[in-house]
Amino acid sequence: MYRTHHCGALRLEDAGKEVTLAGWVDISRNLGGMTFIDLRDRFGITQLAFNMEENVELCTQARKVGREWVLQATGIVRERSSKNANRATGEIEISVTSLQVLNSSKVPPFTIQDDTDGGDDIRMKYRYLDLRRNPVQQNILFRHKLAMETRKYLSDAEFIEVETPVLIKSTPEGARDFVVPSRINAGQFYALPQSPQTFKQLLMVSGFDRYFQIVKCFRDEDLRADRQPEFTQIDCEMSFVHQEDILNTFEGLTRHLFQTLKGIELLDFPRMQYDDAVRLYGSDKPDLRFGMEFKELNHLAKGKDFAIFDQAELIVGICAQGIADQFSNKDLNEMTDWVKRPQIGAGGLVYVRFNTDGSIKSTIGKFFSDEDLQLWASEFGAKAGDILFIMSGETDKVRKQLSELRLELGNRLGLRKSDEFKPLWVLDFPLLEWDETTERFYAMHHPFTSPKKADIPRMLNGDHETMKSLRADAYDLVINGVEIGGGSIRIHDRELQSKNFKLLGFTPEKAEDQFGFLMGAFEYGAPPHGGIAFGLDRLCAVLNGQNSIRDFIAFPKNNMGRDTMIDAPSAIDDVQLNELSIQLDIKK
RNA sequence: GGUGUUGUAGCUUAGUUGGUCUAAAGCGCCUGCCUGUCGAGCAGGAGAUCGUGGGUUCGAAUCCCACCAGCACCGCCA
Repeated sequence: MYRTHHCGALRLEDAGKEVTLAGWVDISRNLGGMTFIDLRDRFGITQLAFNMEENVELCTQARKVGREWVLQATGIVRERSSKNANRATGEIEISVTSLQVLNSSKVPPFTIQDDTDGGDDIRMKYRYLDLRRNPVQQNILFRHKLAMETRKYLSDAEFIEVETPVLIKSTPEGARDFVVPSRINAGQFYALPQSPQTFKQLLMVSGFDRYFQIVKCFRDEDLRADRQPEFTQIDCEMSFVHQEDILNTFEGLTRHLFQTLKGIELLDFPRMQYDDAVRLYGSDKPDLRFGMEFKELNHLAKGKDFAIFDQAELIVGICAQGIADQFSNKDLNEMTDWVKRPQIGAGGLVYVRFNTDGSIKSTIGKFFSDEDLQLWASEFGAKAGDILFIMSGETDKVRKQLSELRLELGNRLGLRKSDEFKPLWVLDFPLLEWDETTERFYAMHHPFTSPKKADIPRMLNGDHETMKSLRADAYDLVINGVEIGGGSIRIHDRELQSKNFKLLGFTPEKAEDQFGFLMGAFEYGAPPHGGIAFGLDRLCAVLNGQNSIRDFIAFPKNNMGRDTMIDAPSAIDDVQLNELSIQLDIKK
């Protein structure tokens, strides 16, 4: 054994014991006659003390060690004469009697401390050093606990964890696949799973009843702060359940995780129709930490000779309460510029300021009398001191733009508090999504999603417009405006599944080729079933009030999908290419 | 594919309208002093062709162009 205790273990009651510790030199302080070394491991920091009067040779040796050297020290635990209240072990120190250097270290490229001076670039290149830092270790530890609590909760609820294959078959639907060439089957490729979707459905057919897996998923799409090419899902499927059973089960899991990991008792999990979410917040993942619901103004704002409104499909606005005094004209112009940026792409922004002195100031005063604007105010329930922000245009676009503005205002006004958590179930997503460019329907969730029972007759013999209006038994869990997870009740009937594939533009042959195994399975007594998957990385980030999932992944990839530490992806040898029967044709 | 933004000692930054910039500071590093430090202190020192390549200019860290890299976003992500 290299040690008797770890570096966070010893307390005043251990005084007098002979102990051996091992760890890294966090920092050393050479005071001349005395030298102190802070010895660090995952569990904490313990001070080693050396004294010239007690042992010249040992103290001289201690003076020579540098940061991040690996030491083993034996000595007696003793009470400190001057204590450090900021540290759990701050009442004691080790009076060292023997010191072994287990390994020396180069000076690290950035200092291993909580507030490191290293930028993202260098931290990623030396991720193994970044991972020595306490805040990052805490994140990884948090992730571990979340995974453990998830397993505990689901296992207690009769779910069993089953591993599904990573080398599977490519399908054209959905995200781009990562593919893996097969050496033995020249010219053929496996795909890495975007999710274990079909396998978990097959496990239901097999009678496992409740399945879960904490599993890597792979999608070859562009990255974001909250998107990695490989990410982890808490993937689940249940047999003999309705939507209600699934929502309750995973509401329970979510409560359990908040309770055990954060000590937070979540209040209610409100539910909202997808249509309402889009109408009231312009988003299928509204942040409910603050209000600012949309109000539509077509009936009040049209017919007043303001051409932009008269021509608009939708005129819609939000009310920011009590900010008239703190928002100057300059701020308002800034907001206008903000929504006009290419990323938002709005034509402009109309505002109505209800000043605290009772006067009304707006950008459209020429077209609307104060009486008109008072009608707007009562629509919003606006009072003196409030400002209305109004946008207009094509319905879908303007809702999206106003949603962005709402979130930005929430940020600027400090309404999106990182220690507040507002979960929301968004229900009844559309079954299909029409794509203008390819002129076909795509499954909004995935091709196995069941339409709502009431919509099945319409699905079987409806026209094009009817198809657009079909609702699915599909649901998302949203927390603080972040999509934590989603799922659906699945189709378990071969006929209905065939019809769905047909709507999605699959020929019977193509459907058979791609998903014949699943439809075949449905002919052998498939139970009604449904499931859900949570994004584990996002859940970690949201629970910690953070936006980026990268710090909850031990070895993440950068914006370009590169791992800068191991320098992947990389070219491979011609020999390897030959074995795989692959020739490169790289376009410049 | 597109937009924005950043790139200056090991690290984090400052650097005005181009001119004592022969590039500054803090941290880190090295040396010395120092017996109760814990962000130790004090004194001294080393360390940068300013992302790369062009261009403008008498003169470029600074202006222009291209490229490279990081970050954020749009498209994309059933």
